[in-house]
Amino acid sequence: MNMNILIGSAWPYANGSLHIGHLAGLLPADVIARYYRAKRDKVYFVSGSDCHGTPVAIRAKQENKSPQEISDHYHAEFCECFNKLGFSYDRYGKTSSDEHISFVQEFHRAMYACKYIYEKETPQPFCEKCNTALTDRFVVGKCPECGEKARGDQCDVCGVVLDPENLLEPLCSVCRSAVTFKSTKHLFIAISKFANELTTFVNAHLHWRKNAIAFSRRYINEGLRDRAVTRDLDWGIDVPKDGYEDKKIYIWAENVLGYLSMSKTVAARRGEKYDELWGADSRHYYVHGKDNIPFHTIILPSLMLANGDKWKLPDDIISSEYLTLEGRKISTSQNWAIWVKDIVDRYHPDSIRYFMIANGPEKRDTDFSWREFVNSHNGELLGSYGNFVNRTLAFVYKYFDASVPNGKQDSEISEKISALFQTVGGMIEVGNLKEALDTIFEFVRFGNKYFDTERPWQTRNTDVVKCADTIFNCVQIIANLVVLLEPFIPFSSSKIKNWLTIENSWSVKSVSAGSVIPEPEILFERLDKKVVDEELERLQKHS
RNA sequence: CGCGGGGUGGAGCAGUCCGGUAGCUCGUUGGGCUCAUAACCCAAAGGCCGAGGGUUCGAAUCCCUCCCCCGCAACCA
Repeated sequence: MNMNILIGSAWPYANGSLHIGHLAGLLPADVIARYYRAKRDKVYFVSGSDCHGTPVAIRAKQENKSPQEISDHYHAEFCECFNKLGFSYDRYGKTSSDEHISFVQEFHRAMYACKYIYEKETPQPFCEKCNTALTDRFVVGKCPECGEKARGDQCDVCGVVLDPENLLEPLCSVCRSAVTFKSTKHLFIAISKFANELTTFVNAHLHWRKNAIAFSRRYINEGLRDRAVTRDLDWGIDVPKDGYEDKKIYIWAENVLGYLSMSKTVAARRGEKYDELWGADSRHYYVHGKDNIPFHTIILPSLMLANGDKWKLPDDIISSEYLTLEGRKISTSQNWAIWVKDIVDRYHPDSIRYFMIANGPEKRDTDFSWREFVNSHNGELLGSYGNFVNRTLAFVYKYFDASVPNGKQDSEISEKISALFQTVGGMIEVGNLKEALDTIFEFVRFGNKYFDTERPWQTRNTDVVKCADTIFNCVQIIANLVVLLEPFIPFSSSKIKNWLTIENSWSVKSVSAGSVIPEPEILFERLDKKVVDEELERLQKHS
């Protein structure tokens, strides 16, 4: 049965480099995508760079460049990082591209006709000095309720939800000069009218991670306000409506539509019917960090509901907790961060992927420490897995003339293998990647144990038939491990797949006796423990 | 009473929703092996699962109270 699988990972914001925190939230998407492809489902794994919005415009002004230049620069950097890490996007685009813009405009045009979109005059905060309209969060002042410092959207001290015009002494958060207000009209989406639909929607998906349910419920209970879908900005997508020529579509009302626009591109390229992706035989995953939850469980569904009935609301929300770095919160301004572009060239991409999943912030915050990273690489990836592959294949190469010996398949091992495809697959489907990886590595350890117990280096001289059986079974174990591990560590898997000529489909594999293998090479180089100190020093120096 | 996350052997984590002998990796100690990248295998030590109370035949897990840690201006998943 071929399912249509949509996997959308969050769109990184194109005003700064990616760090390991971003990676922790996005990597699960690639694992899931690779798994479903191996299962032979139709996978639409899409994402892109989020290019519009005020922060990009501000940064552009600071650097004396155009917003387009800034966002294109980071877009290119993101593409390179994802590429080097093996992200298998079927389409990774950007919100400033024609394919996205025309899709969004068409989507909005249809949406404006519905009863949930209305026009309203509101006071628009404006900074004369910066000569720009300010979005709510860029206005700071005193809270009218408690008198403490507050932003234009909310007071963090007393928690009251605000509009910028309520603030006392409103200032521009960029230049700290006084804010003026101009009356302006905007299109609003009546999210408050979707309270029932959204509540039902969340309640129908209690399998989501508990942070997704908690954030969504809180948002529904407290923050379900109508939101403007247009803004007084220069940088963004033109509003497809007369009288809105000087305005742009607000960023959150278009970037989440990127999943739709990019998957449409993919469908067109493949000659598939786009509507089938949104039909019954489909499953849709949205993968991101916990701060992105409301955008995917509230905003995106609201836009879909307002647009019409052809869309399917999200099925699975794979929302990560946060990653700390050496025990401290990651901070880009203090440069307490590990930048993806820096590590992709220093370490094996599989090491990074392995560690980010094995130690990923799946259900709670976890810590990235260089000590643990080196440990995980040397101990688990290299010591357990790499070594098992190497000792087996080297044995074949040396003592069986590079040809897989004929042997009897051990029934216990066969059973373990077929069970693994079932259980690991099930775990990946529900987003329990840590558990899945752990389960596979349990089998890796079993392999080493089996090798040791059978002592082929001795039976080679005493009982050649038994020796051949052992090695034959070890090769079968490897062949299946390679497929099971491919979603997680695709680079090394692909190497071994070539040595043993294995097809990458999610089913039990066997390598026939007599298959000739090339001289096996080392999969993972050992990392010197001193890199821990080097990396820590690098981190301290720059922060 | 601001919000949220967390406190499990030396370190990093799982288990907590759906109570039933406390689990994994690393580290430590002792042993084995020598095919393999000083890799691998076996064994042992090490925990009153933050504290107190409650429910229960039985609680890391459910309920109540308390303590401590982390994040919550902005950048930021």
